[in-house]
Amino acid sequence: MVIENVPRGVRARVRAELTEQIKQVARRQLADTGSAGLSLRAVARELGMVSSAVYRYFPSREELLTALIVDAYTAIGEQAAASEAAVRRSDLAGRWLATCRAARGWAVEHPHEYALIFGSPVPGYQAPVNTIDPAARIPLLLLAILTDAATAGRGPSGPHEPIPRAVHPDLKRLREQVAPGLTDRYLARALLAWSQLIGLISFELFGHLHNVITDYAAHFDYQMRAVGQELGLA
Amino acid sequence: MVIENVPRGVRARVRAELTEQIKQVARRQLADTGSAGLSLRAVARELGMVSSAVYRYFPSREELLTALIVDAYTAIGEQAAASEAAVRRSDLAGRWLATCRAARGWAVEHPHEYALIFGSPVPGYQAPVNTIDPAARIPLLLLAILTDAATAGRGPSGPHEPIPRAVHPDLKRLREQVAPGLTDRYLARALLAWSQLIGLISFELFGHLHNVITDYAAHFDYQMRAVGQELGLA
DNA sequence: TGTACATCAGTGAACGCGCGTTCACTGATGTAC
DNA sequence: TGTACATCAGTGAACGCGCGTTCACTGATGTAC
Repeated sequence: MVIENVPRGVRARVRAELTEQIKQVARRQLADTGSAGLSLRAVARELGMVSSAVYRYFPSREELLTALIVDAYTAIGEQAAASEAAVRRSDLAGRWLATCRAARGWAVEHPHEYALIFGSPVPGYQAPVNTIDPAARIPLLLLAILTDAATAGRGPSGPHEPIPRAVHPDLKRLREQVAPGLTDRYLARALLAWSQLIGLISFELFGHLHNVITDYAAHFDYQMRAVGQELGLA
Repeated sequence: MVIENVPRGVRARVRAELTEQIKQVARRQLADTGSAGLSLRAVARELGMVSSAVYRYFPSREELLTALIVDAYTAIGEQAAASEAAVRRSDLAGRWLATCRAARGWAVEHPHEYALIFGSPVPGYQAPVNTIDPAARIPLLLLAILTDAATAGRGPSGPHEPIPRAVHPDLKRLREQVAPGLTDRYLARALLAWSQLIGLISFELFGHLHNVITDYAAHFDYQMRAVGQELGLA
């Protein structure tokens, strides 16, 4: 069995370290320039390398960007998963809130990496398939919570809007792929909750609550608690 | 009385036209490059001007960006306001849905301008004050609908989460400034609805519903209808 | 254990490109008398 | 109505800069016998 992340020789270890350093510097530079302005030359300069040397580690600017995107999805997903895992399984509302808080916490600490994955798409950049799995982490977490809720006899609260026929196949496919225990209505509500979570974080980080909300954390908590109630978790 | 938008001389009229053309070309180029890549030289080239000539119309790249941002906020706001105005006043849910559909419609037709205002902030760009008013258009529309709803004895549905003390002053200020007739709870619900609307549009346009939803319009309609119900409009 | 060879990291120069902004200028359009 | 002057739009060259990527190369590290 080959363990990819524990390289054998000295060369391989140094290589892994430098690869990590390049990404680290690149992440820092995202703050100054945004993803569109991320520059291999600037990264190399900061590391004291010649620009062409970076090509030993990443074959192109785009591949470096992809690595940063995958890392960002993984980091926010791991943080959310770890926080959620620390909550008592039967405390459904607590698990949802922990997930939300962890996601927001990571976003506030890494606003430029957050913007990289949840902001405007980079023009001309096509997300490769290997971003899909890390990107699905938080939604899957939410679906797991709702599945437990459904098992406990809970479900979305409030009145019922009929689900349009056109949306049915999508929800069916979704259920078959990732959440066999959920009704259409609950699945749709999950999608909305997921977009609410990211939507509210984006509103905060992208400045749309400027001069409106001052205590962002308290406001976020309140709103996500309310969403939790509407999800039938409380 | 001086009417600013109806210039007197030939020179002034030509000037206004060219200013408009520059913005139009710039808008088109946003699609290829994104806001960070918007280039005065490229715009000038496409118009058959020399690059320095553009400086007669916009003193810097940043001012051109600002103009595009203001225009985008204005356009999406106008479209939403026009659609909302066409609905019978007493049809509260219809007014909300018309607002949502118009916003999404504009966004789908102008995805890059939408990204300019609701995507990641442009690094190093500081939004000037004159973007505030146009940006407030849709939220004010929503508040007007909710004020009518409150007058008609309606209010947010579902259970009640206590509002944290830290959020109180913000809601109070908001009420005093823009919505004297709304309770804290209704105001907070309005903020969430506003972020839900933009959050869901962003999810669609930024690719987060890729491979999940196929009929975006139907799904959006359903979700915004549900939000309307939770707002107590149905 | 020692040696020959292959692999690899990093160098430095180069290619070809685009950018924002400034400036002195020409020539056309508007204005005041 | 005609003329002198001021205003303004657009030109073309220049400054100084940064970018991604390629390529032939040197020298160090690893590997096989």
